[in-house]
Amino acid sequence: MSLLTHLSDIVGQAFSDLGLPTELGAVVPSQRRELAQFQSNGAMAGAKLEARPPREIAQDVIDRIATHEEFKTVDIAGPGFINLTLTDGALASWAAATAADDHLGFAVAAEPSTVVVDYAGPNVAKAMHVGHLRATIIGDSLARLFDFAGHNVIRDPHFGDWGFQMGLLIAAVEDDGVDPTSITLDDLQRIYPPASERARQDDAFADRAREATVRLQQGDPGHRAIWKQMKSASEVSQRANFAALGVNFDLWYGESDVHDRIAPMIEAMRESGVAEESDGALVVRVAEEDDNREFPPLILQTSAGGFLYSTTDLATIDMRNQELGADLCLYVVDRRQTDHFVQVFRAAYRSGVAPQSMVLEHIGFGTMNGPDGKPFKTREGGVVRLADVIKLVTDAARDRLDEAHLAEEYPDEERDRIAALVGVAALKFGDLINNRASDYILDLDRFSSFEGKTGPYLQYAAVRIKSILRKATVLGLAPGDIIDPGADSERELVLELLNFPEVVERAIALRAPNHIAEYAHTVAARYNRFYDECHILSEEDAGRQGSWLAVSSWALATLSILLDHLGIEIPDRM
RNA sequence: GCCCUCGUAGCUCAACCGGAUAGAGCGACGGACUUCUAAUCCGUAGGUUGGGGGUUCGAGUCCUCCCGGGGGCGCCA
Repeated sequence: MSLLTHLSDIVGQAFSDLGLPTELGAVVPSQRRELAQFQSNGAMAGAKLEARPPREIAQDVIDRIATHEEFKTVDIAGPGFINLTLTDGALASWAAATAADDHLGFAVAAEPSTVVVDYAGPNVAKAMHVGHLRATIIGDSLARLFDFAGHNVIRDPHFGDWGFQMGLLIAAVEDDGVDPTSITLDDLQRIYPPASERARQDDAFADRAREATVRLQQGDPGHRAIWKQMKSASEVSQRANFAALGVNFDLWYGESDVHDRIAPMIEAMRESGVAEESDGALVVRVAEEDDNREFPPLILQTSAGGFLYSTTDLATIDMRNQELGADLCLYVVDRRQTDHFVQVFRAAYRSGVAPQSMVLEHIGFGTMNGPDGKPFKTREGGVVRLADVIKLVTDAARDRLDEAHLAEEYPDEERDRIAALVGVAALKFGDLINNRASDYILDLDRFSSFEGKTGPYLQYAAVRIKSILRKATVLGLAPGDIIDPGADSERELVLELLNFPEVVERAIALRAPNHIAEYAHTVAARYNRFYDECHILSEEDAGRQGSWLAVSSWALATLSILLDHLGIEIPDRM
């Protein structure tokens, strides 16, 4: 059990005894640390329910809990805040219990759900660029969090390989004259943007692309051969990017993998009357009565006979339900596609493709903009390749190692590995620290600066702890029992570490990795202050030294889990 | 035009679904390395949370209007 749950139970019981809702007793870390360690705000809400003065209710609650031996002080403040401070002894025993738990106080799900995380969404037509960074690492982080919480997580990149863009590429490749059997990603990169632009202006070309899409989807051998070559050329590059980021998937499905489900699905939808003809296309109406605006129907099949990503998305839901038994699907996709997912989810429930019990959720995120506040572009107007950004941060990390003369005894190969870990940490943290839903400005300088609130700052704190624990072992010292905190910085560290369960819970509930990132930074900062104030290895009191080693080890365990949730690895030295 | 979203310190961003005196980092200024890694630590300055009105004991957070940015709106993804 977590400390905050325990405290909430105590205060909640008091509220309940007074005839008020137990939930009013929720205890949270104090916002005024100089006044108390914890607070409960339920008395004010209770006052509303009972038409009694809040301070009076707070006093009644306090009368019932004040004698509890774990509390050092319990008092009223302001309009009716209940402020709580624990004895150092209580803190020490909660610290010991939490540190010994392999989930550090977090309660793992009693009944695991099957959770599909759909993220990254690499596209055959394009190399991954900085814009794909968010989808990839936010999704990866959420997958890691749900996994930690005890769920059965299935990660699927949902490769974009079946829509109109494929027909567009095939048509453009024919025009370009490049040999389709040896086509490379660079060819695709060169061909796609102008083709996409041309389709907008040249109706005849657009029709040809639509035709190619249909032929591909209907199994034309020539088209399938070109498609296969394009797809594998593209996948080589995507896999390299994922490897560099340390991101792995459980499945490697694309839109095309559900093609065989489309025909029967559409047939069933026709029969049930959910699907209907409109302007020559087959659509599903998704408007609902209390909409405050018009929702266009979802298009199942175009008038030319082709299938769009709406169609494959629906068929994918069918697959995730039938084959994977998914209880929850998280779609980590750009916020601009909100309307699309509203359409798809409504159509899925309306048609019965998704049972009502299956939860479909769009985890939208904001756009990554350049310093001018507009979508990020290079000076030449092109996109920045993800691989280039990774190289940039890795090189910067390597430079930093050299100029600071760090890890000099390590072989060059090992130093390169450290640089890669540090660079990627800077990149991931720099992104995940931002609120998922808001747009943000991509600042390459921030990604390649390793001071302050950055990924490397967190790694550095962890590395310091590792170093101390290593040296302690050499000196024959070992972590001992955690005793009463001997210094303010230590008490603050312990209090912070005890917040772990609720932070993880919140991050999962809000699907918000930035809460993990923020908390990890706070923990690292608390440790660094403790490190500065309390010199562990030279401490003469053996009991205190053993306790400090134990707290350090707990802090390392906490940081390790948090960084793992962010997809950041900790080197042994940096 | 309709709908969504954002506007917080010089800059980049937080703020645990309504709680106390709005927090970090960068940048600026001033300190701390013969001691466990200075990619660190300590301190100072910096705010009418775009603006007005409202609900509430209490509003950055909820409602409303205005201003400004971004996004979406039938066969692209």
